[in-house]
Amino acid sequence: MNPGHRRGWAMGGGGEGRRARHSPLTSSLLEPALLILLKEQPRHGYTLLANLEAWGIRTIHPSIVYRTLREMEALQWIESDWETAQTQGPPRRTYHLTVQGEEALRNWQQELAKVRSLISQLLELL
Amino acid sequence: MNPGHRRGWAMGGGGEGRRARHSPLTSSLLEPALLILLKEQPRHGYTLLANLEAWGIRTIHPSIVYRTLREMEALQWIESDWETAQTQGPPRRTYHLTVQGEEALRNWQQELAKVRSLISQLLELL
DNA sequence: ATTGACTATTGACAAATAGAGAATAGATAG
DNA sequence: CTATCTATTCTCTATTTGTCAATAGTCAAT
Repeated sequence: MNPGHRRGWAMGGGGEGRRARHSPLTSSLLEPALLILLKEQPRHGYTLLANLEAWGIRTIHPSIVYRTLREMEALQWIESDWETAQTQGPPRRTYHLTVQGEEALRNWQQELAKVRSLISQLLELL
Repeated sequence: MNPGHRRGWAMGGGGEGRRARHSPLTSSLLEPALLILLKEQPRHGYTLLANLEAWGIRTIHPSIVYRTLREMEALQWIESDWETAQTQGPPRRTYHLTVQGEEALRNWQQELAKVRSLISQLLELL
């Protein structure tokens, strides 16, 4: 009855006590958003989390961000080292973009541009 | 090694003999795209398939489109009747938007606008 | 009548992805 | 010494996606 995830987001007149959810589109932007942030400078997961929030992406669960980072590392788009310096907490993993990550980002860039123009087309029809 | 689906789309320097794939973003646009087409006028799946192709969304498998339509019908965003008139093939199911579908579409409209501006922000950082 | 091409939709299965929550753990302020 | 903030990982389950095959009507040519 109450679809948990992507399909049927944009529900109408639904329950009152439901937490804010993000649309499928938002989660699709996570990967390029992280790459872009890491292109600017190396960062660690906790910071990236805050950066995403600052962009209004506050609905994505931390574990999903961390997982996505590990997956992108498996793809060799990013690499990480444990930060040796004193932190304000446990040791943290600093990610930075690789050459392959830069290429992936270029592909993402093209895709983002395409999608943006498709969205514009769609919105014009309304 | 070769991720089959969403994660790791935007692979760099990969295999030659690989079919074109769409990014996760593209599939996220399927739902609103269908709603928009159906708002304009009732259509059946096969036509919608062609409409999507005309928009450059040529990588989405027909069965996914049909499935999405059935799912949106389950959500009561759209309704369908079997077309009685003679067709150039087997009977076809004509979908039309419901009142709830119109509301879902309004929500989608806002989301599309938000996402478009987020994409613009992202692209500016590159 | 049979074949092939195009129209049209559905079903089932495997694989991938997402969501939530708990677990772990260091640092710091009170 | 404990509560809170920082920081990351793991596991379980639910949902979504991708793919392929199956079904089936129409039409044209043979």
